[in-house]
Amino acid sequence: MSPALDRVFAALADPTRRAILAMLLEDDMAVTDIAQPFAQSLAAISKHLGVLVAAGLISQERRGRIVWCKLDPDALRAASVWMQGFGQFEPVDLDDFETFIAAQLADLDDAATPACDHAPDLRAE
Amino acid sequence: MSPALDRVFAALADPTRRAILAMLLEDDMAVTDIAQPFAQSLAAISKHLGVLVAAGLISQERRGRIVWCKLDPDALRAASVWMQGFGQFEPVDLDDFETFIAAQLADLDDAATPACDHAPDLRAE
DNA sequence: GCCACATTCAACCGTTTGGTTGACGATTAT
DNA sequence: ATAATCGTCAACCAAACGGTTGAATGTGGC
Repeated sequence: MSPALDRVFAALADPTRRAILAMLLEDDMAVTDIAQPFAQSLAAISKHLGVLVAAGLISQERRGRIVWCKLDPDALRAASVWMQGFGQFEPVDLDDFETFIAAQLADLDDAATPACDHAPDLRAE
Repeated sequence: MSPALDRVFAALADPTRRAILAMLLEDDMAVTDIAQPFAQSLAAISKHLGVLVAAGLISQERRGRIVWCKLDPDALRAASVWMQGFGQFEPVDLDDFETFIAAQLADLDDAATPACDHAPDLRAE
């Protein structure tokens, strides 16, 4: 089968993990920093990161005692290619990108908000 | 959150369902015909189709006693747009499409082969 | 009317998933 | 040395998933 594709899509199916990817789109981050806005334990986030690593969507590099996570878009590109096969190869236009950004922020909102008693505002900038 | 996106990616995470989508790429099909090459019960395929419908990836239209399934690429396009956001908007070229087709056939192979004691050869055409 | 066919429903089962808590090994700071 | 911090591991839990079987429903053909 295509276990790689299985893992990529399964990884993308969780809003928390998509939100993590969106954060990493801005910059590389340490595990604790990634976990900070979420209303979940650090261990839970660590598991999510493990799923993303297994899917090839991010890579981790330990430097000292902190583990840096960076986006690794190759796996995502492969999955994107797969999907384009069904989309009649229409290019992505900027209108679509606007909706992409909107969905992105909504995702961050919903994945992170429950923890936002004292969380920073990721949405406004 | 983005339950729509959740459902789309979760639906795509299963090789059987991706294989079904690939079949429907060729033509609309009845449920029984879809189920035929798989080593799974009809009820299982019916469930898979339910997942695909819930994700908006296919639509079903009952005509007489048979239910026709057709591809509905809108949801897929939305997900594709989401993914392109991480892929730096690189256009899909034809080389990539070749690998897409290859993966497609491999998927069909692996999802369907277990049943192929007496199944037709979907791969050769 | 009756039988065969196409599809779904319902109940069940084992495995995976997403989360928790608490203990633990590394690393840095005091 | 000791303490605090970073991250993972292990055990556990409830819920969802992917599959099965068997009964039920709806439709078409004879």
